[in-house]
Amino acid sequence: MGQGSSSEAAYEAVLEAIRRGDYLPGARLREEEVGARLTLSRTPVREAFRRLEAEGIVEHRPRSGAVVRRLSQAELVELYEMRAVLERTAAEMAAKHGSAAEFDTLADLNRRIAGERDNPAQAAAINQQFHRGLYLACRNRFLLDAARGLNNALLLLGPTTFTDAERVDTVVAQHDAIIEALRARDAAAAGVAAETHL
Amino acid sequence: MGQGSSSEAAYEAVLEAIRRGDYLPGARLREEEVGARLTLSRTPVREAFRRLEAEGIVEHRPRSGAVVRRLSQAELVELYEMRAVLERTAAEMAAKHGSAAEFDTLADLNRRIAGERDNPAQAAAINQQFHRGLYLACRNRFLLDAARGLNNALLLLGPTTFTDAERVDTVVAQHDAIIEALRARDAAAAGVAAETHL
DNA sequence: TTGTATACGTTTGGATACGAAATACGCAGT
DNA sequence: ACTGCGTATTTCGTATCCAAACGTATACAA
Repeated sequence: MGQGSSSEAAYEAVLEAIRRGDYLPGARLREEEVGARLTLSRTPVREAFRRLEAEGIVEHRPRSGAVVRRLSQAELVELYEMRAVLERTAAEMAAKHGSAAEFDTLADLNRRIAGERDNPAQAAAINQQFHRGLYLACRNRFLLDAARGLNNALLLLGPTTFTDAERVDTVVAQHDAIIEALRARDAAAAGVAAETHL
Repeated sequence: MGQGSSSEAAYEAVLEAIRRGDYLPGARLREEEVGARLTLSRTPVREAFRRLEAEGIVEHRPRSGAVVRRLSQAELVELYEMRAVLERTAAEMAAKHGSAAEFDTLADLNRRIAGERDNPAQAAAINQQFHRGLYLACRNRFLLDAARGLNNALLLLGPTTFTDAERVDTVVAQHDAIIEALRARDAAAAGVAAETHL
């Protein structure tokens, strides 16, 4: 496995389990059960739960334990609203601080998304990388962290994939618009393009 | 003390200690020592450390323990940049979703800041409340969380207070500008006012 | 039948003890 | 002053233990 600590391993494992849909929102996470699955004692599992709690993935109910957070309709709206803001900001900052090489990498990723036009799951995976690349290019660790947290919260809504090939096309076109603005170092245009991309 | 769990108490206590300058950046946090200070065992202390780690306040070095994070010059710039973005966003959203009562509360707080003109420490404390009120008025839990995290990171730079009475005056004036824009429901103006306020 | 109270089992919260591994520190020698 | 070694300290994780609290099921009363 990884070379990290056990508690980190537990954190990753639980997150992955949630991502897989193994634990749905509202599901209870019992310390012993999770520990048994990973051949770990309760201690590192509890630490993992605390971290998940800090990131808002899990809710800690006083004497009842940890349950996968369930997002209300209002929170969902707020989540998307916040995500749009961060995406816009990332694009603006990337236009200022990003390197040409990074823009090339983004363009490359976008071509690969277009190539996986008929494979929605794979296209979605590369799409994640594209957005991650955008956040990396903006050169702001705090924005990166905030975006990572939001994305984790977003996976509470279930696996995200593209509905159809046509949807992929529009996304690729929007990505191209962003890249174009980045290369022109036009922060405002990049921000708008990223925000309309939603 | 509070009615929360011990690990939460440990979290608050360590945060408060850092705020007081008891632990400076680079300082080592030993589990036993902190536990002894709070009459707690290592278990809840470790959980508190994990949470502090998740929020970026503390760095976890593999077999060495937790040390208070030291911000590089570059990170400091990024931190302020991000803070400005969140502040602007909060003002924009507050202009849309905030209630008149909340704006009144902000105005009240601002008057109290002006009243503590000759007491920089107290003025700074109320100033914190003002900004927190702004984040609350924007009705976005995720923005609120992100701002809370940034503020915690900000306290790594030592106690924040006002340099002199004159500085208080300009801050109060800028707050007034924000409040005016909020009451006019002018999101753009509120955003700009909040950003210039820095 | 419905509602309330009580008793029980399960799970978390936390303390403590223990072993292993790795780091930090001090001390010697050059 | 620098290098190398040995010891001490500290963390990481396990295992066990106890108390408190929550949920559930059962028993009782209206």
